[in-house]
Amino acid sequence: MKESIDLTSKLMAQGYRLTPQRMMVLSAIQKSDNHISAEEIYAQVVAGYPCVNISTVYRTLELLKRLDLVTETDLGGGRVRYHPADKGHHHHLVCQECGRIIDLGETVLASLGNRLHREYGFRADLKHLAIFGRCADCQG
Amino acid sequence: MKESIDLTSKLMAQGYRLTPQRMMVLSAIQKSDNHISAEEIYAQVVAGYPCVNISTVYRTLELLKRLDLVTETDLGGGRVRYHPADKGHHHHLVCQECGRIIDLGETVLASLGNRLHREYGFRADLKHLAIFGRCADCQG
DNA sequence: GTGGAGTCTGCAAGTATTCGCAGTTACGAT
DNA sequence: ATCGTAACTGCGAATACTTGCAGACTCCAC
Repeated sequence: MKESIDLTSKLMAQGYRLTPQRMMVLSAIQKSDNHISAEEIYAQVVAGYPCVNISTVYRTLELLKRLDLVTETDLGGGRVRYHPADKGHHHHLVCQECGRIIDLGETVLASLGNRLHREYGFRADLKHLAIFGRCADCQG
Repeated sequence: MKESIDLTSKLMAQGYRLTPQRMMVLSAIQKSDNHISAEEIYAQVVAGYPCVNISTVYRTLELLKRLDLVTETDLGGGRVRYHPADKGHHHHLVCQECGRIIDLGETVLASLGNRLHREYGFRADLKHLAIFGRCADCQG
């Protein structure tokens, strides 16, 4: 696994350690092919290492987020989900009627990002964004 | 106050009642000129009517939201704020460095909304949206 | 190998919000 | 007037997450 070497150096460079807990959180995220919630990560970690605390999972997620190893998507109503950063960015259209989630290519919001930068000098973090509304099937 | 007559009929039309609690929640939102949190609404309501419960405030907010009397903006990290619907829609650029909130005109996202509808058949609810990133002063 | 500084973790308490329940209240029908 | 149904409320518990604290571990210098 060259990922973990890469990861170790990334952590070391900033004075952090690669603990078993952190490895397991990261591997849980890598294993899941779509977005995963903190609870689900916790469940997976506990399965292989029972004495970990949920707050450690949250703290690890925050750290990985800061290091740009995972990105977080707020799907509203307190449901936050995580995704490995190296699997590409994308956005979500969340239907508030049927709960369906439509993936949106990274490029769709690029022009918005440019405009915000031009007009407001604002560097928008458009890695993962959720936009709420109603999908084609739920209108009327 | 012709608002409350309007409100009463709006509620009645769907089988709801206009209770003192609901009036106070709505008036607290109307009084505040910018966005207000649920806690702040609760504090104002309790000041004039001490035996109201915080969960009633949340339930009322949900109802008013459904009736399009207030809109809600999720400023991330569980901080949700409310705003009367009749005072116009707008969006927010939230600086994650200094916490500054820049207001964005309603029109800036109109073209995005159109595009989502054209390409995905998705009716985006772009009444209040928060976009995270870094403001001009906090870059570098 | 000893000591110290700093990181990391588990625990328990706190925050913001939601939910189920049971009692109260209002309104329409009789 | 009174009865039934449905809305509404307060309460307390649950959820999802965050935070402060104290102890444990690691790395580095000596």
